[in-house]
Amino acid sequence: MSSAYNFTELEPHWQRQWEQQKVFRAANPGEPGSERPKFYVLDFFPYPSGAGLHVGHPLGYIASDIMARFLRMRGCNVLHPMGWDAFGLPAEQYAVETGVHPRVTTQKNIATYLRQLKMLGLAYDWDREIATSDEKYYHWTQWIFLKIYNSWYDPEWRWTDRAGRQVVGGARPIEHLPVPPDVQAQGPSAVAQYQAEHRLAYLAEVPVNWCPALGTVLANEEVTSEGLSDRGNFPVYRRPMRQWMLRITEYAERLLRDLDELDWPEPIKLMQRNWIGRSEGAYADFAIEGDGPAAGQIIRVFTTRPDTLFGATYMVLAPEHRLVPMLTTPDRREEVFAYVNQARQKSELDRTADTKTKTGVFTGAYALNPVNRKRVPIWVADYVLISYGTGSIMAVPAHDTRDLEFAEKFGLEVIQVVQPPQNTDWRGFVGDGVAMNSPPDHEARFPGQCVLNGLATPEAKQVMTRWLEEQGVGEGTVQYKLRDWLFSRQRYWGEPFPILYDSDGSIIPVSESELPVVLPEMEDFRPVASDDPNAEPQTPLSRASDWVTVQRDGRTFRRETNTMPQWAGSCWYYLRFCDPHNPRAILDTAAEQYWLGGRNPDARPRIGGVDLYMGGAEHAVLHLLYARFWHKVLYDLGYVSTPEPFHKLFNQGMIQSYTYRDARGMCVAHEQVELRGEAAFHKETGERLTATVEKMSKSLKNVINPDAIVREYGADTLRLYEMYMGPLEKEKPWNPHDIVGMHRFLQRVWRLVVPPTDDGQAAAARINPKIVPARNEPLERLLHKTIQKVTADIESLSYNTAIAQLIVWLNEAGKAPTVGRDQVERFLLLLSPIAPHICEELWHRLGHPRSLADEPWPSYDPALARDELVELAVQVGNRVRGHITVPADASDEDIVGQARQLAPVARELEGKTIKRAIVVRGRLVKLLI
RNA sequence: GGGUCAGUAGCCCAACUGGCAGAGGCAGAGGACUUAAAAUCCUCCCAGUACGGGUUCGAGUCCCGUCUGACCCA
Repeated sequence: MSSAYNFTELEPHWQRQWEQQKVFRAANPGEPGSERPKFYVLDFFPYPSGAGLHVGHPLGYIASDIMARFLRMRGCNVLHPMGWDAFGLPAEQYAVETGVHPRVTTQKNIATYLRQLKMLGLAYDWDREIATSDEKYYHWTQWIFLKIYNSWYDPEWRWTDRAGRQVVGGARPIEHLPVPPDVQAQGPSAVAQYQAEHRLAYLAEVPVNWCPALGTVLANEEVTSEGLSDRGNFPVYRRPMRQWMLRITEYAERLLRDLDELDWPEPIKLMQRNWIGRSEGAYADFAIEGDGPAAGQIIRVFTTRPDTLFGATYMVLAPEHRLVPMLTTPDRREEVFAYVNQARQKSELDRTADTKTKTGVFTGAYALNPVNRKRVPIWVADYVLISYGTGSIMAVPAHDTRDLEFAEKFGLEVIQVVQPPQNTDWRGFVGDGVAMNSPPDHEARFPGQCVLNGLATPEAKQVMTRWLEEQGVGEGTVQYKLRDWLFSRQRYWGEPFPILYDSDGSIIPVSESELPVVLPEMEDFRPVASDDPNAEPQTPLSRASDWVTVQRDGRTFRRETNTMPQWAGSCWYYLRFCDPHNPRAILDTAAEQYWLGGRNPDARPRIGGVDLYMGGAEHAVLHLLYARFWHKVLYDLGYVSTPEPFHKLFNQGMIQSYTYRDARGMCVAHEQVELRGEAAFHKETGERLTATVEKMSKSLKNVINPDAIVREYGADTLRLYEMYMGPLEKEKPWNPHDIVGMHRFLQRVWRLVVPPTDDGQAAAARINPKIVPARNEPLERLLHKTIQKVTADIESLSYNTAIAQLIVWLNEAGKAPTVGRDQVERFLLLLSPIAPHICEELWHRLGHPRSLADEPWPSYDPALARDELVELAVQVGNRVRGHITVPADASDEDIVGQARQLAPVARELEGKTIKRAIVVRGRLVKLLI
């Protein structure tokens, strides 16, 4: 041991100590330690990519680690695990390009991540490490799929949940599905068919992005806006494929409502609400007119504005609408079919994002508006999506932006039916107003016709909805934007479905006892490329012929050859962490109730499970929504005891980085940049560079590698700096210059305890002679104040201000002639969650054999934390005229009395009376004359 | 286009339910130590809070509008 702050030796040393002694092991129920209050701190687990971690990734891990260590010292049994979201696309693509098996790539990447995370001294219970690609893990992912498959959603079921709330609707075993007698009478296959239609997992024909040249189906984000593949620029076609879907839409209302109970950032809740997209409105039925084959058929539309029905001057069907071929008149057929074919090729994003250029064709057919029995033309246009509502709309161009653009382009009629507030143009007015022209005064009316004129919009909606229901031409309803979850991927590196198909195509679920269905080893899982756009998509697994074919009782079955999406494994990993190695069950019930149960301080059952879930906002919608959905299914079926998986969510901000560009706009790597004052120059060419703050990415050549930072400054400095940069939830730039400040702080902490060597011998045994048994009184007051502030700041995740306060105390301690030994020790305890290695080392040097991770958190005396004397500003009017120092508990009268005796104040008051005196405790006293 | 959040010294950031704009770090200047440099320590310097209105005894903080930026939705 030397007298220098040698973080390179000391940090790995303490990391080994923690690991060997299992300091951060979490105790499950029944084990010693489980009698303490529990706290579950979870990070969004990472996908281990080939690039390794950059300094932005560990921001959240460090933050949650500080919380875990802090709560441990406050007496909690803390569960703080880490694992790997190990299935997924990049490893598979890398495999296709290089021939290295994804398992190999993934293992290598995990090893890198593991090394980097351990290097940061994160207090994980590594005994609980899991990987979603491990068959012992995906055994239970498949098990959950079977549970979902074997359930249906009973919308009528009324029950009381464990939080004591009345719930309507829930998942129940499929055997409990009531089958109508007429279906039963048709025999077992009809019953099976009926059940299949109600299962929470079902097969459906759904359009996918099929790229024949790559021989694969692409995710939406892999397709460019021009309809080409992101990789290789090959054409991508929309074509239907039979795929597994999960009926998340049944849970829309509960997913929406339970958001209110969660301690999540409001913006995230709002994003989920928008994603679920609840809208109240009505269906209205338009009858098709004329003598064509579709005559008399009904087109049902959904509208959120039934009050504007009198303004509906045309209708639009989505190109895929089933009635399009039937109602198109012969003279329009050619044009309409051409349009429909063209629209099919476009993705939904293209169709809705490009608002400027509306396209569409007239079908030649007309329908009757039920409220005024007028003929309205029926058009086909791709701005109407088949997947939303009924795939058809009534167009009210006067009061809908998109309808108005369309009507103006094609010269369709625009009728005002809402009177906006004063000074607002009615054309395109979409807000609330007063109904008019509904119907127009001059128009003939028919008996029983609805009249809305003069009604305010909310009332008009109600009146119209009631009228539609009375007339049998519509009804009030609620729509959600949320779609069922497309759960199939045409990929190799994912969880196989536990599903077999009989030769007649009927679905046979694999029984639970036969799980897991292990992903077969394949030498070649490359997709089959083709020039033919009509080539049949082929999944990699379909070529694992030994695996695909299953013989049972002399019969032959085929396995499902799609795999599950990457979301599947991450949907429930927080559950497995509670009981990660259980071979018999997804997790032990006692462990589930212990770690996810919990109560609010007022003893009410708490709705959620994980006490703190830390991660980036980029997964705010899908991952969190899917996980909540699965959790609710498991809850309804009785496998978990809380209705929500994540009680408190915290989104850490992104760390950005300086990006340097030369005159041509090319990015220049940091190693090539020389900084002279404010300006940046190219090291080799000497060219002046521009600097911007952007997100860290390889392509911008601005990635900061944590290995280099740890090598130069140590993990404690990195942890400290990342927490000190600014508020945890905000984005902020990595500034290479700023980190030295934190390193200097740790150097000073070190020197407070360890004296510089002067004789070169026995230095290790000595501590700084200024550390004495007796407390330093002024430092004691400041220490109590520091304990108070640091405790409160850590609780609220305001680590930046906690660190600032620690610096204040250290600066004072550095100047003081002596410091009490127990004062230094308490300071080290306060610093230890943030900079654990150096604190362990100094704690040890101060003579403590055991880790400080198990020491109790220091307490403070509020009386000592408060100043005895306070300085107040004295204002006369709005001007500060002086300052007075008074006891903290001085009365208002005393304060005013003392204030008016100040010479400059007395001068101001000469011959005037004080009209009013305002005393703000601890701040100021103000005299108004 | 709609929604959400943000804008405070040269830079990163503090400022509790409105109460003297500054806790801390970086950079800069001066000094101490040193043969010198690095490291370290001490001292100092710097804005009236993006802009324009309003409420108030008092606005960085509340309200309205504008600008800029980020994110989400279309």
